[in-house]
Amino acid sequence: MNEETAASRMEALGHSTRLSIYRLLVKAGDDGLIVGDIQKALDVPASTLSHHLAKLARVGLVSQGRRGREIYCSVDYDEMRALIGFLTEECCTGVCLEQSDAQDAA
Amino acid sequence: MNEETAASRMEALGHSTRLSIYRLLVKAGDDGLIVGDIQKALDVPASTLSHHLAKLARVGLVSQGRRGREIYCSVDYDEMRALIGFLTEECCTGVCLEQSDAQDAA
DNA sequence: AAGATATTTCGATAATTTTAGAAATATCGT
DNA sequence: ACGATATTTCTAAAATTATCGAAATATCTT
Repeated sequence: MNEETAASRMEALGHSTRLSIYRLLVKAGDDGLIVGDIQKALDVPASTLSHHLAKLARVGLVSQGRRGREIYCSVDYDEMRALIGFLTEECCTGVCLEQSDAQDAA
Repeated sequence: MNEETAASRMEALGHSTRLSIYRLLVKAGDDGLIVGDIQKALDVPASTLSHHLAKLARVGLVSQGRRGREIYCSVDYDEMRALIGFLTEECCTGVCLEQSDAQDAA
């Protein structure tokens, strides 16, 4: 994971609608959800939703696959794990894993 | 950590210049760096840099404190830890901590 | 107080992102 | 083939973000 990839993924998640979509897909589990279900759940116009999903897919956080007329969307956990790994190890050099003073005091 | 806060932090880190600033501050350690040093290291115009730092500070990822004419900037690890905790537990419900099939196979 | 240094705020422009209706594409059922 | 359903792409507008020089503010030194 390089800095550019990490930035693009955080940019994708750094939008409230897209973060909501992502969390909804996590809750949906491995089967994921079809675009129409996401639309009903979040009440976003179809074309707007399509753009947001495309962005999440483009950066690798979400996978899409057609089954008939419907397109199933699901979270790619490996890619999120890679992002969290970057933040924890490469970006923070592991320091953010250490217990904070605040936690110690509590 | 709520969804809105998490989104704002990822939005802040989802920009290559700001992510570079953040990583530079991590490398600098607890003392942090003054704005001028960041400017020299990354070669960004002063006013542009100021805006980026303000954004990182506004979302809580970076702390700033004046010492004389200089302003020291440093990473707030607790806040990054909180963000990573949100992504790991609340957003991914812990699933992204599990070993992936890809890892198992390797 | 005056001049030097560090940083921010102002102000304006350029660039990008977000939004969403309408049209197009893909697939299904009949 | 036709009509219905699912989703995307086109197109355009609105909104936001990014950029950065110049002016303003804050602090230091003398």
